[in-house]
Amino acid sequence: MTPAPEHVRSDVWTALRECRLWRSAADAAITELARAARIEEVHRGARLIAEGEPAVEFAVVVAGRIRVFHLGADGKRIAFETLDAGDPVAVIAALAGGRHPANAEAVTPAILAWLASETLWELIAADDQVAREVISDLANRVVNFTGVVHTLALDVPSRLARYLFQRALGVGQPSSRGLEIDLGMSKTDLAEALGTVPETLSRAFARLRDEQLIEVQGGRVIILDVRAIARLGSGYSEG
Amino acid sequence: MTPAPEHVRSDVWTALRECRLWRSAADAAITELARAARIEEVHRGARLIAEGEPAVEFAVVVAGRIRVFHLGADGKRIAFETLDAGDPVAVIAALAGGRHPANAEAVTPAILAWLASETLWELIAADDQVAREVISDLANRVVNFTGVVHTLALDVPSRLARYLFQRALGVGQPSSRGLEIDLGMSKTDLAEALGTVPETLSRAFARLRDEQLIEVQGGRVIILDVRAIARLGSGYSEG
DNA sequence: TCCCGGACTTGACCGCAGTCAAGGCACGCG
DNA sequence: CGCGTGCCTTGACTGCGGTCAAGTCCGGGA
Repeated sequence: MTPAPEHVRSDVWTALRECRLWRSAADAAITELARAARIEEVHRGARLIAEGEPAVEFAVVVAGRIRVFHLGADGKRIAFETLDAGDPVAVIAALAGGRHPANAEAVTPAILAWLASETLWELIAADDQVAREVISDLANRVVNFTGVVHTLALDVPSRLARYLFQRALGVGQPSSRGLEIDLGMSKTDLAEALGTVPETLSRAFARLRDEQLIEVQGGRVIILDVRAIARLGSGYSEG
Repeated sequence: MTPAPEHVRSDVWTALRECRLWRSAADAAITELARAARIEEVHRGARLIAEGEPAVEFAVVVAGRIRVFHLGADGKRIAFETLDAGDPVAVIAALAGGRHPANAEAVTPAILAWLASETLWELIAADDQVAREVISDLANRVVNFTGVVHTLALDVPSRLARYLFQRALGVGQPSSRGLEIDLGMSKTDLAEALGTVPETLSRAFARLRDEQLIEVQGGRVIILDVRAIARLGSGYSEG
């Protein structure tokens, strides 16, 4: 990749360059974005976006990890997505033109590059290819949401199986007993990501273990019966 | 509105003209679409799209009503949306380029105008304003999906209250006792739309009635306490 | 007028999962 | 070495909601 020009922060430039919304944009346009961006550094736990606020800006994650979630009336959380460097934040509200539909907070110390919503529309208008990338991204988000809805309709062991299977597709390592994976987060965090609580997740692990489908050793899981896990995670038959 | 040219079906032309994805397209472009479209007439109950099929076409509803839903492993349905004349069908898969993420079936006899997925991309490339409309539509779909996820996290009486409130915003008529609305579908259908079954919906109606929040007379409901219904439907403070 | 079928309601039952409470286990610090 | 603090697990309880079964109401047809 082209290095950042000297007069902009290189971490900001790199994150913007990697953002999937405008892969096809020229380096000069990225530099312009980097110059226009308002850089914000936040501590762990900072609330970046509150549901219902009018959306006038969106951001790109420069460093750290952001979690996007919905807050139920009783304070219960529903996790939507986890964002890392290069991922766009709050772009939906920017494009839909209304209020933020969800909350975002930093789960690690983080740096964000904020841009005016209108900036994104200008990029789209200026470059057909960017329009295409934005449309693809949005369409894929909708597809992912249908998956989220699907998942929420399953019971917890099935949701867990689904997670294990999809994670195995990514980081699965064949081992002597089966396919070995690392959970990638604490079980408490996984419980939240699956829309449940640690106690129930623990029982779900126990049940899959009792049925000889998996073995659990701390944060590592060996999938003994991949077919059964895939089936439990509800007919995920695609590649 | 400009009438349809004589050499294309006027119902098809009208439905295409009203499609929200390309409001700004020229009449000539609509005529071209109408000519290119493959017209399909289906009976009530026909399955139009099956989840997992490769997406090579999308459609616009010319007449009738289409229901889009997800099918759980056990055959349980999750309703996503209901489409009428002028609404686009399966546009997500066309733009995401993969397989259909949901099923669609006709709930009444229906007529559809099918177009190649590539046709939509051509329209987008040819007209910046169309790109803008498509992006807005997609962004709003994502926002709506966050609402669906939110709703599924509520208990059934709250989901019902949410539906009643939103419907009241649309077709509510002030009456002597309160705001009167027509459910717009059978209670069995409403149960499915709310992700539950008739028995549970019936109990939810009974509970709201017992709490003096509504009165029910067949397919008509009088909302006695709009504030309470709005609050139950979970702090819907907008518009 | 009688009968039938479909929509809706009500009651009884039960399983899943969230909550509360009580432990077990590992790690780090004094 | 002992203790505290998270993280995880297990048990007991409860409430929501889906299922099964029965019963009511209403409109259409013979």
